Amino acid sequence: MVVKRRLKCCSNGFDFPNIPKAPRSSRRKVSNMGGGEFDSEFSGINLLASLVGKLLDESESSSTSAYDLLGGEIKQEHEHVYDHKPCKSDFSHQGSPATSENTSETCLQISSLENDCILEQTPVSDCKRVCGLNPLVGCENKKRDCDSLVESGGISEETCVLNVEAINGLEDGGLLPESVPNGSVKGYENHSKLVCRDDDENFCKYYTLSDKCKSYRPLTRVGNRRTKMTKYGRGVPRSKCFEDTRTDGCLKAYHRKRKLGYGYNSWKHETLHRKRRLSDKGLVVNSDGGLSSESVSNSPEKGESEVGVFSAAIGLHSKDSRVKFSIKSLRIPELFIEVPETATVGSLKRTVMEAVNALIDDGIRIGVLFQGKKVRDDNNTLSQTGLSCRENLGNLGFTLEPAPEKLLVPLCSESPMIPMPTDSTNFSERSAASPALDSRLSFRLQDADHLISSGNSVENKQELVPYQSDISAEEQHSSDSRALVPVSALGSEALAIVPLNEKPKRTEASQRRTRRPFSVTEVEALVHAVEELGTGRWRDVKLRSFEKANHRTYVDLKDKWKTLVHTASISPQQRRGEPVPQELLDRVLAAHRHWSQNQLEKQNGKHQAAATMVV
DNA sequence: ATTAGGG
DNA sequence: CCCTAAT
Repeated sequence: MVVKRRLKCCSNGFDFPNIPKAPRSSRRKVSNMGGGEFDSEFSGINLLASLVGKLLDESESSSTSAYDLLGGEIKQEHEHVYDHKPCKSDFSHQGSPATSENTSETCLQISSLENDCILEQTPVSDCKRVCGLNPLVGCENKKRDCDSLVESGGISEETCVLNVEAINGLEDGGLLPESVPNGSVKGYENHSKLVCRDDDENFCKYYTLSDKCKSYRPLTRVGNRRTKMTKYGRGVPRSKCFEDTRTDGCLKAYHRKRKLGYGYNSWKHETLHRKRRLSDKGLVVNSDGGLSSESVSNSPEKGESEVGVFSAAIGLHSKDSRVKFSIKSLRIPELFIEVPETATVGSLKRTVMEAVNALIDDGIRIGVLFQGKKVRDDNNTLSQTGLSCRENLGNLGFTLEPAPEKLLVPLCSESPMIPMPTDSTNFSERSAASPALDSRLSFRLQDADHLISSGNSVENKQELVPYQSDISAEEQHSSDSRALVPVSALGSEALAIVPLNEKPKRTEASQRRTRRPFSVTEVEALVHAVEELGTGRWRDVKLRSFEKANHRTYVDLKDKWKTLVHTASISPQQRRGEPVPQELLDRVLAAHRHWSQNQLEKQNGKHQAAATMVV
């Protein structure tokens, strides 16, 4: 699959080895966007410059500057413009000790990826599909993907540009993670941060890698889940839950990350942190109760919301004439990235890569705008849509949009209460943060749907609806039901169109459970039970020793035993978390030996019995 | 619904 | 802790 291949290519530290940089003109173009208003001291520039300087210091031999690395222009934004930006938390206003050099972070806003890609297609839907992911992920394979579409000589140079905007910096105390309780920031040094937000800004998702896992969900959901647990069982099977592409995407990104080698039980390092926007003022409540301020204001972006610089060559009048598109740039949903000053170039690369990957995994789709209106019917041909002559093509635009979430907004938009820890363990989990990992990522989607291409308003009889930045119920319905159209109704041509949302992904409601480490007491009980019952009767173990512990399923117990056995067999130095008394571990090993021996004998017995039967 | 094992 | 396959 295309995406996979790309990710693989890029997995080595976001290397785009063969990507020619964009021509200066191209880079500058974006940088000039609104840049003229800011003519004072460019603190943001300075910040980034210092970052670049440090980065270069770290790798003197490298001839690559961060500038080249990002292939983009640094856009200075006056401080007040982003005074309300989500990158900055309230903590910085509260005079928290965030001014330490170590905690200063650079927040980069990546607002667009540029590329040149010529498409030559006919049906609107095909066009969408081809554009799909290519502009997002590097360009080393873009040519391959577009080759069949590229007009000979149509493109002289391949480009891939990240336009980077320096948003905020040290000057006011650095940027703090939103979720740091008590203003403590020590554990967050040298971390990258990435926040992702839905286009409707209802949610912020905040992904970190640490030893904690928190997911915020309305209590009603928790209740539901609980009530659906059977006496010994686990929750509702995932497959029965609502699906959330975005979450899944982010999780996937982490799976990749984890595979880089965090060792045994690496899931322990995963944290998924979800924040809920509380008001239009941008208050965000973290699951630990912390507040941070975010802004909903996107005024700066609104003005320059042109999606795709777009040029089109005509097709003609005959039936099979081709329509050629050259997409100069596709604006991606904003990416906000924070990295510490001391970040290496490599980590910066990886951070951006993670952001882009997460963006893709979340499910991105392409929207087509024609004369400022969203073209909703994917099955119409271009000519049917009125896109067959030069003038009209000039009014065509593409948008990158987050994949629509299904059915979960109503579930979570009610009950804007401040989440309370479900038990005391949560706090201790949090405070026991292990800063083991050096990279925290998240990204935010913002206003992905607000991009409109300009054009004169020509009336069109085709199925165009006013373009709104909301994902209406109608659209959801239509897109969902479209997936249900019987094959026979689609026709052979349509069959070639791969639905973008073919594989349903994980949902909001099916968030990973919060981690609840076993106490020594619990371990004791578990060991005792296993000693008596053996390792193959987890239901009985649950019944015997964890009857009232509703949050411990027999699977949990089995898993815990697994880790106990592992823990017992490694050196004490390698153990983590609350230490388990050696005495218990010894019993674990003993019981493990005993019961596995037992199992062997059983099997042997069976085999022997079978053998004798045969004989 | 449980169990077993990989991720 | 999650996911799945196999009972």
